[in-house]
Amino acid sequence: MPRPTTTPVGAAAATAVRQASLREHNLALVLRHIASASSPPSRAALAATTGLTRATVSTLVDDLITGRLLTEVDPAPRSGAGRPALGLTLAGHGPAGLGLEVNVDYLAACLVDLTGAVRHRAVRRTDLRPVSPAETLALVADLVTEAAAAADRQDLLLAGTALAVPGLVTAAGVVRLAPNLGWRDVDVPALLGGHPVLAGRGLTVDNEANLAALGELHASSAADSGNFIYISGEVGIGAGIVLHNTLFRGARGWSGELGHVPVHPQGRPCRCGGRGCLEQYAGQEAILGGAELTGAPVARLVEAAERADPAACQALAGAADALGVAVAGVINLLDVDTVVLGGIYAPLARWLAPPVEAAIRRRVLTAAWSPVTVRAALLGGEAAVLGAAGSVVRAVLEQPARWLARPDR
Amino acid sequence: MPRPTTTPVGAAAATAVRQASLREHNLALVLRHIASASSPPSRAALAATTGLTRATVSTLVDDLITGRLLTEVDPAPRSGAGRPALGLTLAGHGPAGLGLEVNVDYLAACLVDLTGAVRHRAVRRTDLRPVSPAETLALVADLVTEAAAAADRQDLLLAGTALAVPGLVTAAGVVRLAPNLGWRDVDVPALLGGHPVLAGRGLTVDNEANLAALGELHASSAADSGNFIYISGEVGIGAGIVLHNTLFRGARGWSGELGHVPVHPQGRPCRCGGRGCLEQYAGQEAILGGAELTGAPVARLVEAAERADPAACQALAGAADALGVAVAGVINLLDVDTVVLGGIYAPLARWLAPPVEAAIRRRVLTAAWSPVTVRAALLGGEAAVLGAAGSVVRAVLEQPARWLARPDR
DNA sequence: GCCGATTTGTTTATCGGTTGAATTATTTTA
DNA sequence: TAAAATAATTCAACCGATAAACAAATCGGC
Repeated sequence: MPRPTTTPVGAAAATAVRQASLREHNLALVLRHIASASSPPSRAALAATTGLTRATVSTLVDDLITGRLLTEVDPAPRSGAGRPALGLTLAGHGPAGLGLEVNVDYLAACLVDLTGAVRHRAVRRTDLRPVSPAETLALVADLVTEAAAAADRQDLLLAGTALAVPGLVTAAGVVRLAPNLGWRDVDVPALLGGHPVLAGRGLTVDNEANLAALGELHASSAADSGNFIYISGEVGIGAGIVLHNTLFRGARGWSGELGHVPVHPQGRPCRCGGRGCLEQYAGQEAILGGAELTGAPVARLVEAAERADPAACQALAGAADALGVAVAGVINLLDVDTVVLGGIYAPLARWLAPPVEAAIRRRVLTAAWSPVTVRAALLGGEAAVLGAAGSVVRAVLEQPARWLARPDR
Repeated sequence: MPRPTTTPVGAAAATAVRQASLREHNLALVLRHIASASSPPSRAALAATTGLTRATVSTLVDDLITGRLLTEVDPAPRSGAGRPALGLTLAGHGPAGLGLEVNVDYLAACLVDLTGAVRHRAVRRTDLRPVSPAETLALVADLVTEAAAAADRQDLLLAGTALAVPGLVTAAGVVRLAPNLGWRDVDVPALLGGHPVLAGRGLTVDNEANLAALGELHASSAADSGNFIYISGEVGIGAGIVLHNTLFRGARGWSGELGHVPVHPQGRPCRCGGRGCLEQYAGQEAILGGAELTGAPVARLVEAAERADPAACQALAGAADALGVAVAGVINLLDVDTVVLGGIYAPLARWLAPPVEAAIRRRVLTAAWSPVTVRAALLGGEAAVLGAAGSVVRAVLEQPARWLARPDR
């Protein structure tokens, strides 16, 4: 009983398919199976699960091994007769992704290899609000050179770079608006793309919540259903929406502005020009202010909540209430099964998750037969950098042919 | 500067690709180009636009013609030298889609051919609330036999059937809940799938707003960007979300419950158990009640609004206000560029659209540089049936190979 | 009215990638 | 030590797309 299909037919996109595309697809298919397998599969096992012939799998695997995407590992201890199988795993000494993050009070970088292992990390804590975009990106460039050296030492090839920014980013990598950094129309590729390590190797710029959601997707992986909304609570509130294991970017790339969803239509005015935006009730400043901890670090709020401080509890209850309203709207609309609380919400999840869950049960029509879980993010403050690096790795895994064709490999 | 790709990698889906899939893809490619062309293209023109060879296009087109999906038309009056080209268009005498609709006070059916022309329509007006699901579907079965006869007379082949229902529908076609019809857990395929005309030929059941959105997508086609939210105002309020020319169904298939998005969190209790749901402020009953026209047809409200009746105007303003809040939330989240007002909102769009647009400008962060249009639906009350039939046609156009392989062709 | 230029559509040899069967390789079991 | 079992590779065959040559149908110039 198939549903009407949902592939676009209108704006005739898509291109012709030649036999080469066939190979591209099957390379990706094999790699995907290896990446998501619980233990290193053999060529024969891959043939069985993918539906390809053993012969075909062999040639595909050969290409992937010479491209340094796979390595053969010793046969797993087996039972029964027959020639032992060689296991195949993602190569630890192949391409790696460089993740970068610019945030209000720190810069971060990390290197992640194909297996998902973090091979290098670096953080610089500074208040970047008074620093100009160009100067900030010069500091980032230092992190890049450092990371490139680390990659070299560890026999890793830099496959690409992704930068997380707390703001709205165009598809071309221009930061349209990052209110808390004070950035407006900053052309990151122009300022950073000239770096010798980055040049020609692909630099992606994306919203911090989007990349953090990708990080969370990577981390949770097989367990979850791959449908969740990652809510990044910081000074502002962003959201990364993941549907069917895929980051959803919205029609024009500006999805997930959860902070400005109205929750009290006639309520407090917001700096965006609207009234009663979520940010005014559940943003970092609103919560800390309500808890009489304006300007304090979030850890202080956690302490206060732990000793059941009335102001803190009330502030958290208010935030949870507002969050519940916004999240209920989201779920009525998008029907995700999990809400991940990230950023400052992660350490506060103990107090936020239960009331938000209750609000969902109360306000979501379908909640009765398709329950929704609210939980803290698995990754802490590193979610965005890790997600950034992971997005590069993921791109290689999804389009191995593109990697194999690269001259600088 | 490519964004991180967004194809799923987690749950290893996708299957092996053999040369046959190649052909399937290219058949669809050619057909898509013909469907979206402004005038009947020649084989040579198709080769140029698709990137395939003229030879390949020829063989593909041959298959499509013998499958009754295409017909050759006389050469368009040309200029210049050379052998005149034969134009190719979608066949008017090939497969056709049957659309059905069950609603609170009527049943409807229609036949749409590949070109999008409506070849048959039928409507039965009755109050179906007191009628049992089985009896209702028996009435629908009559419409089906009638439509099948019409298809026969006009040399059309029934490719499939889609039924629109104002409620929540599972992927298997079971109506979980249709509050205004009084349906709960009605297994439509079991009750209707046995019909001789339908058996084995594919019966799809879907939410009315979803199919209406598809209808609207079909109707607007090339002009629009293919990103909109279709809001179906009836007793309840549903929404069909179209992103990149694709109907978005949500993680589990229950997206678009706009009627229960909270707009006044502490407001009126709703029958869903929540408080302040949009439906309580912009649903048909709320508006008519506010206009002191409880139970009257919507046309009366339009009249009242036209003579600037104060109660009517106030009711409409209140509804627009609530709609604006909900829609602003949607756009902050999904970033669509168009809002289509359907159902009872279509005739009321004159009064609703401007305030909703104003609310968006005020409340949506990105509205400044990516404007949003609010407009009335192009199709009237027939949107859902037409969309249902269109969804069948679309399925054939998207997967011609599947149609060509059908034994009953 | 004929001939070359031009464009369309088909034919034919070739190529690339997958398949299936046969072959080789390496282990366990009898 | 032989037989059975499983893994991986080799090779002819197949299928769909390609490129180039060829046939068909029109226009323009003389």
